[in-house]
Formats: sequence, structure tokens, C-alpha cells
Amino acid sequence: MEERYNAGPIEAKWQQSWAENRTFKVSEQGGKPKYYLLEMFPYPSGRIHMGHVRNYSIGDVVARFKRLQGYNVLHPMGWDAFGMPAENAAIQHRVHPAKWTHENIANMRSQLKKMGFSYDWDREFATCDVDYYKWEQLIFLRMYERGLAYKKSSTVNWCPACQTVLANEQVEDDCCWRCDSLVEAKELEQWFFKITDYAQELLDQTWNLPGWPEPVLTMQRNWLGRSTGCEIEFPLETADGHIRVFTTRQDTVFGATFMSLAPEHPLALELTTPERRGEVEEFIARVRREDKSRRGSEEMEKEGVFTGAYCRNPVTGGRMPVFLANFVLMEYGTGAVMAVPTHDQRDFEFARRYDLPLQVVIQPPGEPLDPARMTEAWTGPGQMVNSGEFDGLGNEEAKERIADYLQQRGLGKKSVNFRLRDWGVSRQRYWGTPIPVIYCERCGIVPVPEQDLPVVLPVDVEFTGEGGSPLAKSEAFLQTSCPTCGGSARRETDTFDTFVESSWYFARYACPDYTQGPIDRSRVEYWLPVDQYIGGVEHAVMHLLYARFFTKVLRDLGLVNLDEPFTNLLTQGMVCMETRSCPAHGWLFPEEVHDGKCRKCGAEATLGRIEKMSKSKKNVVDPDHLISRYGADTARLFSLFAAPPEKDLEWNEQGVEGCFRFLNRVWRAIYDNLALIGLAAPPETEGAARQLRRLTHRTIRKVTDDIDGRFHFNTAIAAVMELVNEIYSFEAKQSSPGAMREALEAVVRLLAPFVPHLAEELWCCLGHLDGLEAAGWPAWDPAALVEEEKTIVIQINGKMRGKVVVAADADDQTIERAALEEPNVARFLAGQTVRKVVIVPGRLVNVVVG
RNA sequence: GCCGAAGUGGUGGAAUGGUAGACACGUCGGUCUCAAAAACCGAUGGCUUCUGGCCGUGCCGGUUCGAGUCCGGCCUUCGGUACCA
Repeated sequence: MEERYNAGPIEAKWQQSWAENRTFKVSEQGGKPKYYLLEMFPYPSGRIHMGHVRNYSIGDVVARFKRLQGYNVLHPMGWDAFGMPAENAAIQHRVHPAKWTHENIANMRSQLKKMGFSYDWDREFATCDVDYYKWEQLIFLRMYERGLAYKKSSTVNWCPACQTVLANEQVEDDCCWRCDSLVEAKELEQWFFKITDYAQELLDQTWNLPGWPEPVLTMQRNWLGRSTGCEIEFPLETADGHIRVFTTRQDTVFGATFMSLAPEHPLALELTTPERRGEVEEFIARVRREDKSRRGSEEMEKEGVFTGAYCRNPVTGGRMPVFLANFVLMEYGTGAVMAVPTHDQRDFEFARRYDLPLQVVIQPPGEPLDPARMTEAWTGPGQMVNSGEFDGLGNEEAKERIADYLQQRGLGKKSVNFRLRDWGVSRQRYWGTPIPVIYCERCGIVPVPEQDLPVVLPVDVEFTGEGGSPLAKSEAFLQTSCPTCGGSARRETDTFDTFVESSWYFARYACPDYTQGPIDRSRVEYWLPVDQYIGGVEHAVMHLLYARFFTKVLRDLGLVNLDEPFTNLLTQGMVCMETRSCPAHGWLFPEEVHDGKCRKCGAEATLGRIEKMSKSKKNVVDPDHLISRYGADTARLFSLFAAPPEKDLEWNEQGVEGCFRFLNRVWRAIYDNLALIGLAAPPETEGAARQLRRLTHRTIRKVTDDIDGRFHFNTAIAAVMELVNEIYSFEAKQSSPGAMREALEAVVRLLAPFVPHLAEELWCCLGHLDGLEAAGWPAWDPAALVEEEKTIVIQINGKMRGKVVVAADADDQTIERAALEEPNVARFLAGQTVRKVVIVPGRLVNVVVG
């Protein structure tokens, strides 16, 4: 054994051994219980960053821990390889997205291998592989057959100068990030997945996911946004037909005094009277322009325009002017709102601005509401007034009764509405899965026949960032013949949202080599669901909801037998760092800043906010220098020790040194004691050895609980540090070689999931030839934990005043007597009346005086 | 705006409603050394009349024998907000 810890050669040795022996390759055989551990796969941005190191170190601890516990662990890795940055690189640096992506993957793969993560690399794939995305195209065809994929019109961000569609991220202050032109809203026909068909099931199953963090479930429930109420029809005054609204407040229908439509509402222009037309058109155009970010926000000025048309309140017969209002969203409900200014704050502000009538229909307890003097809407509970036969009822009861009333008279019906909208999957981009559809002038939309799959992304296209998707300019791709009539036709040039790929990759890991379809049922049924899924909180809603949706779709297509994909979920906090920018060069990487100045031009770098590390803001740290300087084990240990997984981690490097020092201490503890413990007998159980054994076994229990139960790796590591500190200061080691050996072996075995290279090496040094996995996870001995004495804290009126040591089995009277006799306590109690004594067994005594 | 979360020493963090600050970083002091580094040992929330006491977990209030922890109201920061992934 070397005298000093030298990470480099040790890590190279074990990584080579794992690779050569295919140590982490798994199959469905083996007779052990299965455990599928998955971390969210990375976007191949070029280099791994600390967020990856953290995410994958957490995952690897669990994978190795479960393996030590005797599970058959599937732990795969791959690449979420389609997406915008590849295309941006193509535009900026004239690199083909495929080349850029594959180079990045090669880079990052070697970085991950250097970290020593225990992946089954034989299952690796990238979503840009034809062998992956062709099956996605097949799933799309099946969804299309079932009506789960359909086309409809929707708006995109359009840069008129670049003649191209922008992602939300590419819009800065309503302007194009490349050319600074004002971004417009543009209508396009796009593909959608009917996730709303599954809204109820997605909601119901949130109550059946005990292994998910409650905040994530809450966010998903709120995103789905189920509300119950009524659809009510308001007849038009001058024409046939009616305006249909959805409301959760049918109890206020008697107070509806005007109507608000979304500017995009199909009736908007149809109803507008000729003399109002100019103003209405101008309003629609204006709202559409400011659309994006601000609409729906409460601070936005409520604005509207009168259409000149009227409808009738179906229960009062009252005449209601029809307005268009900028805060009414076409995507939610029916795109029309019955306005009750007395009991809805937005309607109230709107009514004040346009001088519209107010009618109180719910009277809160106390002073009667006076419409003329109200300063805000009353949205709380109260008693019904001005509501015909419903007067005098509580408004909650009236909700039910009015719903029945409307339904009986055919004026409306009870209805459930979700906030969730269908999932728009069309992207006007090159670097994504081509949507397998052909447009024929004669036959219309024709899905690509299954035997013609895959629709392969062409390689020879040009990237300018202007003039729309490169695919649309590739004649070779575009021109095809209609599969139905054989006539000339053109291909769909939109590609899928990259969330589609990440919605089913976890299933493909079970059978990445399967050639007969997307999913090999028997293998997928063995491995799925994922037992533990680990990834960033930023995916709490969208990715996780889409993946849940896709699982249900695959089930209904008969491909899997599964309702939910992820049994347990751990959402890790983000790794954050301050951003820096230069007035001339924009965002700066940390290494581009020197003494607070931009290295390129010397200008003062502006210190920005602390944000999630991201490629686009360039506030990223490359873990490579940590690995080369300290080794992968130190990098792993630090990312786990710095904070519990669910917390955000503000990056700073203080503390790395401490983790490295600790590993050196562990190394030396073994090295220094190797001779002593070489021929050790079983651990001694009396005297000083007993103390050491107690801590050894207590540490085994704590580390086990911290890893298994709550994923608090920082406290698990701290516990091992305490044991190592104790080993260093243990004075009776000459008389306790057995207990010393037990303690040192426990340290190595407990550290194995965190610092696997070092642990394997030390395990060898301790004379074990068949590896740590053969040894399994250590068990604690309850007998070693038994304590003879306990320290009891004594409080007076809740303040700590002293401590007393009593026998572990002392009864309450003994403890109370000892507490009252403690000198400092006695001093405080002199002249006071003891009113009550609270005794918490084994912990504390609180004496209440006064 | 809406939804979710976080706020504790100089720093990262610890604490089933029961000793606030485990463990580590940093700092200070010491041992070793010609010297330095490394290593090791010790101290380290603030104030104080110092075997002790007072204050202290973003702010205000409440529940409780006892609150960092539970409840109500704020403030600040972070994430998501449907085309970043």
C-alpha cells in the first residue's frame, strides 16, 4: 500500500476494471429483485457542468447502494440530443448540428466516464439516432389514428426581419434576439397532442403517487387546474345564436351586466357593428402585438373595446353590452367571460374604466354593499340578493341550486373545465424529429405509411437563421409523392418539440436494441416502472407531466402495461451561480472575466443576478479542473456534502479542499493501522473498545437511514467524518485491534457509494480480494448500540439551565429528583413555586415555575 | 401576476415540536521545521459584571410547558409559467 493517497492512478485502475468486466451491465436474469434507477438525461451542450455532476453523483450513490443491498440495478445513460442550441451553433459557427452534437456527446461521455458513474453503457443512445426517433414517428402515427394527434391553428413568435419563428427564449423585451426587430404574433397550422383527454386521469393519479414530493404534485394539480362550474348561454340581441361562457361563479349570474370576449374569439369581428369596426380591429391588432409576456398578468392595465353588439342575461333578461377585453384568454374556458363587476376584481376595474353598470348579488355580513361607493369587488361569501327565488340563500348553496336551475331550463349545464391546454408539438426547426406526414393537394393530410418510416432528417441543408426552417428549403426533402394517390406531394417540414423524445426514453432504455418496435414488452415489463427518478426541480411540471401523459398513451396503444412511469421522484435543487456580462460581448463565462473585467475588451463586467447555471447565461463551471486536481472521488464527495439534494446550491469552491483532506485522512487512518489490525481477532466488547463499537454501529445505522430514507447524503458523510475523527483520537487502539479493524472497515464500506474508486482500493488494501459488492452493505448490531447512561437536559420555563447524567433505565421520579437537585437548577428554583414538571423520557425535563 | 420553494454564525450547512449552530470551510493560536508547505492539536454566533447571565434562526403576530420547526400576515431571493432543456 502506498503511503499517500493518489487519486489519479487509483481511479484509472478501477474505471478500467469496471469497463473491461462490464461490471454494471445488467440483464433480466439473475434472480435478484430489480431496481430501475434513472437520472434525467443531459442535453449535450458540450461539457458537463456542476448540475450534472450533482445530479449524477446523487444517482450513483443510490445505484451503488441498491446494488450493495442485493438489487439487480438498471442504471442507464443517454442523450437528449435534439434541440435549439445545436442549430444556433450551426448558424453562428457553421458547424452542422449533427457534427456539433456528436462531438459534444463524445466529450461529455468521456467526462462522465472519468467521474466513475456506474452506468450500463451498452444501453446508451441519443435521441437524434434514427433508430430512436423512427419509433417516435411510429408512435405519432398510432396517435394520429386514434385522434390523439391533430392539427389546429395557433400563434407563434414571428420575426418579420429574419422571416423566422422564434422560441420564447429568443424574444427579449418583445424583440428578436438576433436583429432586435419587434416580434409579431403569427397564426400557423400546427400539430397538437390531445393531452386534455387525459387531464382527469393525470389529476386523479397525483393522489396515487406517494413516492413523489408533495410540492411537485401540487404544482401539477395547479397546472391541470380543474374547476367545476357551469357553461351558460347568453342569447345575442340582434342575431340568432348565443355566446357561451364558462364560469365557476354561476351564483353571481344575476349580477352579470356585460360580456367580455377574448380578442381572438371567433364572434369578435362577426358581432362588431360597422361603425365600431375600425376601433375594434385596431384593438385586436394591438393586443395581439403585446400579447406574449404580459397578458394575464394582474398589473397589466385592463383594457377593452365595445363591439356595438348586445346580448341578454338569460336569467334577468337584462341587456349586456359585448366588449372585447385584453385579459380574457381564448385558451381558457370558452374565451368568453360573463362580467360581474361587483364580485370579480378584473370585471370591477373594467366596469369603472368604461362606466358600466354594477349590480350587487351577494351581500357580505354587515354594512350593505353600495355599488356607487364600492372600491373593489366583493369576492368572499355572503347571502344572495337581487337574485329572484334565490334571495336569502348562502352563495355556496346557491351555486348548486342555480346550476340545477340553469340546467332544467336549458340555459346552461354543469361543466368541468381544465386550465391545461393541448400540447403543441410542432416546431419550425431543423434539428428535431421530422413529423411523418405528407400533404397532397388531392388527398389532404396523409400520414407516412408505416413501412416508409423512418422519415430521415436530410443532412445537406443550409443554416442562416433566416427565412424559416432549413427543412422547408430542402427541395430533396420537401418533394415527394402521395402514398395514397401517387400524385406529387410535399412533406411536413415541422419537427417535434424535444419534450416528445424525453417523454418515453425511460422505456427505451429497457430495450435500446429492439428492432421490431419502440418497445419490447417483456423487457419493459420487467424493468418498468422506474423505481427512482432523479432530476432538477425545473422539470417539476412540464417534462414530468408530458412523460406521465405519454406513458398513458403508450398503455392505451397497447405498448406497455403501466399507468405511471416513475414510482419515486427526487427533485434536486439547482446549482446556481452569479452571471456576468460585458456591454460589448454579452454574457461571459467565468474564465472570460479577470479582475472583474472582460478579457476580450477590458470593459468592466457587470455582476448579474445569481441564477441557475445554464449554457445560455454562461454562468457555468467546468468540473474538469476539479477532477484533474483532486480526482473524481473528491468532486463527487463535495457535490454531495455541500447541501442536501433538494436544496439549491450556490456554487463556490470553498470546501472542496476539505473533502480532499478528509479522503487523505481516511487513507492514512488505514495506512497507519494496517500492521495493528492485520491479524485482528473479532472486535473486543468491553471497556474503551465498547465505546468505539457503539459509534461504529451507530454510524452504520445513521448512514443507512440517511441514504435509504431521506437522501440526505451530507449528513451521512458528516457521520462518517465523525467516526474517522473518533478513530484518530481513540487512545486504546493497541488493546482493541479488533474494534479498530471493524471501525476502519465500516468507514470504507459506508463510503463505497460516495467515493467508489477509493473505497475499492482501500478494501483491497485491507486484504479483501473479492470486491466490495461481494461484501454487501453492512448491518448494524443492535447489541452494540445499547447505552448504560443518558444525558438529560434540564429546562426551567423552556430555557436550558443544566444537564444531568442518569442511568438509561431510570424512572421518571429518579430523573425528576436528579434534575431538581442539579446545583444550577436548584439556584434558579430557590424561592420559586414549581407549577408543573414535564418529562420527556430519555431527553429532557422542563420545570415550569412562576 | 399566477403556481411552487427557500431565508439559521464570516461561509456551506446540522437540528422526529425538546441542549440552535453537528460536520466542514475560513480565521486565529499552538506543535513539528533552519524556514515554508503538509500534517497534527486547540479556539471560534454576538454581548457580558464569565463555574454564570442576556440576546440570537428574514420581519410582525399567534398556538404550546417548550417554536428554526406548527398557524396567520408580510418582505426578499430562486424555479416554473405551455417554443430553453
